[in-house]
Amino acid sequence: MKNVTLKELAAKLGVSVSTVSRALTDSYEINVETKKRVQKLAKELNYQPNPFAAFLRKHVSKTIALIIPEISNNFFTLVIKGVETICQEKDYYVLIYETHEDYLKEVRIVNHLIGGRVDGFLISVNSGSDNVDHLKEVLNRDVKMVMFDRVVDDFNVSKVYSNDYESGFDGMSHLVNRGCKRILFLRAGDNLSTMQKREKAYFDVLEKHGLPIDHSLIKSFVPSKEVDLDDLTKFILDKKPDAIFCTIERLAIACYDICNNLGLNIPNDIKIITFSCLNVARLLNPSLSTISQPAFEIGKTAAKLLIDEIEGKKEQKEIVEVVLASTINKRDSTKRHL
Amino acid sequence: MKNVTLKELAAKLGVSVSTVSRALTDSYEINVETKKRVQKLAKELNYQPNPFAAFLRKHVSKTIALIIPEISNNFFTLVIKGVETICQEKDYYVLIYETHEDYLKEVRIVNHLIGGRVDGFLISVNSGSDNVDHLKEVLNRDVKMVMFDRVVDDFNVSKVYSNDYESGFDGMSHLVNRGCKRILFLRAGDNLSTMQKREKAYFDVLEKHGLPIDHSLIKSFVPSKEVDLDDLTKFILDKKPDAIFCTIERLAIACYDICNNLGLNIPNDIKIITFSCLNVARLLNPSLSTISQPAFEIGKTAAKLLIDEIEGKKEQKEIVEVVLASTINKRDSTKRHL
DNA sequence: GTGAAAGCGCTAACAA
DNA sequence: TTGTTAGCGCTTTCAC
Repeated sequence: MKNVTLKELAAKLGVSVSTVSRALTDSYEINVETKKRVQKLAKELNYQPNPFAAFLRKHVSKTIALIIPEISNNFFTLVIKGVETICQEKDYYVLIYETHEDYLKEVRIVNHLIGGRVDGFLISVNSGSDNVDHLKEVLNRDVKMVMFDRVVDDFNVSKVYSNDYESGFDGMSHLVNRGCKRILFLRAGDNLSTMQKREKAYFDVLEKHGLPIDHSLIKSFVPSKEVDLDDLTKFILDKKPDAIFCTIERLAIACYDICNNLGLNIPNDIKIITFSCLNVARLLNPSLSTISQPAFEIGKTAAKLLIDEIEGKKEQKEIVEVVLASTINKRDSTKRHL
Repeated sequence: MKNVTLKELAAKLGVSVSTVSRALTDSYEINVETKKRVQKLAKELNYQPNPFAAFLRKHVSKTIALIIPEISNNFFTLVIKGVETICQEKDYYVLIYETHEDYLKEVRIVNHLIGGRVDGFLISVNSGSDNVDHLKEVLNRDVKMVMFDRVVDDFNVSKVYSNDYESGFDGMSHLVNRGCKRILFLRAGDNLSTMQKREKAYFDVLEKHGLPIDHSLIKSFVPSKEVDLDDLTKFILDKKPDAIFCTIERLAIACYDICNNLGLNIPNDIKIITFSCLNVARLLNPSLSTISQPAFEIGKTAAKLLIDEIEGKKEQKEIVEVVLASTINKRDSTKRHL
């Protein structure tokens, strides 16, 4: 069976297509009786308007896209939840696109979207490249954009992110206050705005406490890629740190596995803290100290900003930057002595 | 700036719209020179075809939907990954919809989809209701459907799921072999196909080993809803089990928290095993024994089946049921004595 | 209060 | 090889 169309409804009812259309949008100019008849039949046949046709006329799809590096990541999972919460309220549909940290994939997705598939999109940029020409192109089009978490500086759009510098500073200070002096800094995605702030915090805390700054204690990883355990094991054995500051959860997990393999006790031999939204962090062995970003709130806020912009008047286009605070959870992995 | 259209390209080049259209689809009947000119300008202006308009003509959107109960669940996260892997290959777009276990939401989503937004969809049904009229309706439409994991019996569509009975049986046998006699069974979503199989396995193992069957040791929960810790704590204190068989990860997490609160040692006082795709299960305190469903494979297989059906001839519509095996990971939470 | 008709951007059958 | 035209399903202006 073909899907039911307005035309079919009209034929069956002996009225015109436009009457049916108006009746279904509950237009005031339609006779109550007609309206009832139309709505009754529409319900019976389970008429569903074709969103493509509607879009073509109205140029409004009531759909937004969410572009993220990867979905299997607690942070982004929570962001999605936040976005969906708002979109449910406002009656928008959400399309989720994954870039897998691939610059070219991001370009393709963004280009596809400016074709007019969505009214706007939220993006957390990939770590594959600094090139943002594809995003600049968006500014010229009818598609709205809001950036979150991994944002691009000097870009004239609204942004939502967390206080990476401050929370990184707190996390590092916590380690130093616990007596750590030789702290590894494991980065992921060197060119990301978030990463650079976390790194600055690392150096600033060391400096503030008069601790030696050793650039060889820093190691870079590719986000959303499997961690090379052998390589990291060698690095740890070589550097003999008393603590590790991880910028993403995956690195902390790898460190746990490695410490288990090496028979290193956390926190006695080595302390670990990480940026992470892992909800079972408290149940790990030992419980993991985390800096948790307000992912759910970030999603909600970004979605709100985007929808406001989509529905708002163009002239009042107002660029906003919202910074939300992370929470630091001090647990056993950074205890003084267990 | 408005988005670039075929018409604009045609005007700029002094050719007709259809020529441009054909040149861009690389039609053989277009002069090579013209083709080059068109493609050059299209690239310069970053022309992106409007997918809505294309769909309206072709009735093919190269898009499928994925309907799941919730996204923040490791199982579904992996399913998504599998689906995306296939869709990337075959050049399909994926739309993700969450039902949050809400029957009405599922009805709304399905109805929306049969309007023609997608070529087909994958669904893991919600636990809110046994009513499947909205799904029956799909069979009459031009939209294809494949069910996965939580499937509906006696429904004439392809299905992909895991061997819940067998793996449940193995999990339960493992507990019994470890000497457990008083085993709680924590269910989630009573009317789900998966749950019923897991429950049958529970009873069959008890029976096989001549252990007493006590229906009061079974407790139901609502999936994807916060677990009521007080309630579950009372239940555990009341029943004094020597093991808990959890049908979903969330319940196992709750049990860990409760045991910690009560000072019960896992596995000495109480053993725990659960269905779960949690990737840090091995790092928990104690490491958690799991039955892991092949989520990634399920997603891949389901997506393949769906796309085959979409692209295949109608006459050969072939209904398939694929059953994939789960893996059992025996860890410290079910050790004989730690 | 209702209908006729135009047009959104694209594809494809038919003409030239 | 290229142009003309109709039409996908819907909304909306204009006419009655």
